[in-house]
Amino acid sequence: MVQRIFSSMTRQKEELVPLRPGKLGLYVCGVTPYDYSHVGHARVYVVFDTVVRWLRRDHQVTYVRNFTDVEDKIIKRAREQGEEPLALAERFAQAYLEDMAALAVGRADVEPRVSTHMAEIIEFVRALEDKGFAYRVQSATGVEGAGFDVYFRVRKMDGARYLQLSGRTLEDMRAGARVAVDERKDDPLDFALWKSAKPGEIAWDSPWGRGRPGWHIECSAMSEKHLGVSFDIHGGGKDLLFPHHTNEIAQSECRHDGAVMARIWMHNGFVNVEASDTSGVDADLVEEITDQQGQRIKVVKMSKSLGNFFTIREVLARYTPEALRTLLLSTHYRSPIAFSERLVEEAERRAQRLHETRRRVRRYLEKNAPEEGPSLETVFSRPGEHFRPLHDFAEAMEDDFNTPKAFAAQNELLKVANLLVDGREQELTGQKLKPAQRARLLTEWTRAMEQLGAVLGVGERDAEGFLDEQRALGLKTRGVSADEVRRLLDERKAAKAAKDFPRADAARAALGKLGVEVRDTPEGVEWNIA
RNA sequence: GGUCCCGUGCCCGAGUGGCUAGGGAGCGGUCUGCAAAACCGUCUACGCCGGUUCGAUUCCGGCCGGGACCUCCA
Repeated sequence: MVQRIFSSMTRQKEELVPLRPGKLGLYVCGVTPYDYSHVGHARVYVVFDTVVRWLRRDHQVTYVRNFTDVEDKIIKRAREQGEEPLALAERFAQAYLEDMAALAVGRADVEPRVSTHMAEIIEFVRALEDKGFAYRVQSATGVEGAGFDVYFRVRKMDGARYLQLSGRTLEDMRAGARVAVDERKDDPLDFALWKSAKPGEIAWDSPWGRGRPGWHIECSAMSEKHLGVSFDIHGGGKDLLFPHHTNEIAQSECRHDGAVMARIWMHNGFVNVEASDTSGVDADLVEEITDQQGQRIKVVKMSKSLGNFFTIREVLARYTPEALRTLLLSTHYRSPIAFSERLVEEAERRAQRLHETRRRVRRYLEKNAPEEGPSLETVFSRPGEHFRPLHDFAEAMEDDFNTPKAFAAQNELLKVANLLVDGREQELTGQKLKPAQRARLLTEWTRAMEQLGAVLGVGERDAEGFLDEQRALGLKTRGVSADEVRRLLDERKAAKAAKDFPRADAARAALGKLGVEVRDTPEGVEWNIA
């Protein structure tokens, strides 16, 4: 197989050739834990979780995902809350891990923190200083004996290489400069490697006095420590292209005389959080704001109650994790996604279909034992149309992780499973099968679905549990009591038993008003949130 | 202002120089005490104007519209 990945560095799809055969080193920029994570964060880590799940099929992957637990925003927030910065960072790091676990995002192999890598960071800065890529300036804190700030000297590096990742030129940068220049820097493009501490700020001793690392240096130091000077893939959100990743490259490659830091740079697109649905809303009511994370969002005035949610936990209070994960993977990772209530609800319906089909299959297999027979591919292939969803799925993933296409393969599987369970495969194949043959096919189907689920992270858990959770969330969101639903279901059951169909229909109508849809099945009465 | 990206059917969303993914919603059908689910069918699209080509939604140019980055940001 040939794995192709779009690299932001070359702006084209590159063949993945591991530095060490069979092994892959992957570094993804983690969060700065100063608040709860939002759906934008969810996208990054769901995307790279899926990437890692896929790559692990053929490679021994070392996945590194850091926590930036020493950072200006943390210090500021900690001061506001009267909390120790590291304690606050740890608190939100744990919250992040909880959110990720809910979304079936696995732990990274290494989750390094800035606070525990200070020696490596200081050594890194010193090495750059030794090579003339860094210079110190007197601290601007105005405190006597405050030490130095250390900056990276961008001009000493090849300008084209410096900006290669960003796709810009030095002229573009200077022409577009919108930031007041710090007079102490040699060049406006120079960036901080080490920042002197103000009194009372969290700080570490260093050759430049008490201070803390600049924003970019930690990833250079930590990726090197855990993956080596050069590694295979470096990922993160598109917003990190410049300056963060640009500066990481500058630091790492200048320290190591031009050795390539990461061979492939992956960047995922944004999530644009919208109000529930601004279509049909008077344009004057739509307003663009910037939230506390700097996220630009459109909100509809006066409709906050309709659901202007941003954090992962707010979303998961109303929708299933699989719906969110489905939504986030339904668009190719490099394209932007609009996030709205309407779209999560659509994803919820898709997740529901997936699990209901899985449940039907499981029940069928409980009642029917398989016997030898033809495979899914032979039964469902038609002239000019090969039915080989696993092959299609692999092809999609190999082509720059095309998850929308992967879902298409999954949908093909759902369709044939439902045909088989209904005993209607003849409609598609012109061939009638015995139950035992169907059971054989559905056994094969189950294994195929497990393979897809293990990569996409949807359809892994037991279907019954998912559907229970989905119903519970639906009731909660609508403010409907489970007891009331239970009472009406009992009422309808009694009426049906008495063949009092008008009364049964009245109960159905009452349930319908609550948003509950009732379904009679051979297994008994089931219900869903419409 | 500079750089870059995008514009697909009611909606979301893949993709391709000719063979027209997939999903959600709507409608019709099969099934069902009623209904739902499921399956089948249907709505058959590629912003506009030129150019290249036997042929363009797909390549090139222009225009219109939307977005991102240049500053903290996943």
